[in-house]
Amino acid sequence: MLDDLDRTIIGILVEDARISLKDLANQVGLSSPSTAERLRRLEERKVIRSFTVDVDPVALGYNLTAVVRVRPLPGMLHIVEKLIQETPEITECDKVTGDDCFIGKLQFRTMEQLDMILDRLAERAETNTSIVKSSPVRRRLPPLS
Amino acid sequence: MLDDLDRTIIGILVEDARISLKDLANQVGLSSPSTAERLRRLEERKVIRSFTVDVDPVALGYNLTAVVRVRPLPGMLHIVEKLIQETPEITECDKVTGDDCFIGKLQFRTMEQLDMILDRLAERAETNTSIVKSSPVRRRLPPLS
DNA sequence: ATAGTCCTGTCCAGATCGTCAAGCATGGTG
DNA sequence: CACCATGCTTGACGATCTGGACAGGACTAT
Repeated sequence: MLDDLDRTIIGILVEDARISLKDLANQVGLSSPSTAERLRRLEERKVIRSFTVDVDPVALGYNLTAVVRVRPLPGMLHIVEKLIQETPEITECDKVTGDDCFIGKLQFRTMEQLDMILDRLAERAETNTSIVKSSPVRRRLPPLS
Repeated sequence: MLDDLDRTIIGILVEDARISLKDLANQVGLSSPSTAERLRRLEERKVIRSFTVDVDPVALGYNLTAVVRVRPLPGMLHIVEKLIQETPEITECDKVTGDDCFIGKLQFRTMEQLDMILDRLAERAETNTSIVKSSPVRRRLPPLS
């Protein structure tokens, strides 16, 4: 399904998605056309979902991050899910097993803003909020093996 | 600090980091050299931390994801932090305020593997694990305004 | 065995792109 | 008013990408 060359390509692109095809080809030991073809197929197969940039939220003015656990009140699950999706400051959210139904990450600028966002949720769910103090593990890939 | 053109550039690159400089320049309404210069400075200022790819973990064989909350036993905080960093299946982890000290995301293939990883942590911390069922909000940027 | 086919690779050439230098417009400042 | 700094454009050249033609190896059916 995914051979060593594909894994090498992915490994390189995770570090630098804007590398030229030529340099990428040199590093994997193929010609550029074949590398281009592999790239095309990795995209086609949705192994690579997208090429993107990692932007520092602080540079956008979001100095604070919180992890919010959300447990909708009875009957409120779908409304709460929609509410979460429509809150743009929630930059990722998973639906999980266990007491909490959703766990999401929230980017914000001030405590007032956090308060406002949580207030909107509080009408329809119990929430539990933890402020992020640091990130011992910054987003990375699991082993490619 | 960051003007409209910069935000436009970021917005476009988040969607497609491999867009050619020329196309990017056309979309923002500048010449390629000025666009290249802005790009260079966005990187230099670390607004853009890196260009990367979004890889589907399932394509790498990681069919399952869990969110793990970790509360180290007394005196174990630093050891636990190190242990988390050295567990490659933990693909992100934040240190947070509140009862839990760490909240991390774990990619794994089988329940046996999950069990093994959690067992290692369990010697030094209480853990609380939620399996991810779906992701109502896939990683996105907060508003650029 | 061998012929056919598919897959994945290479090489080459025309088309496209990135980068550099030079020069112009704008706005702030002595 | 002159000067400088900043940020833009243009044009040219070298580098890169892309599509087509072709080669070799693995698999299959005759």
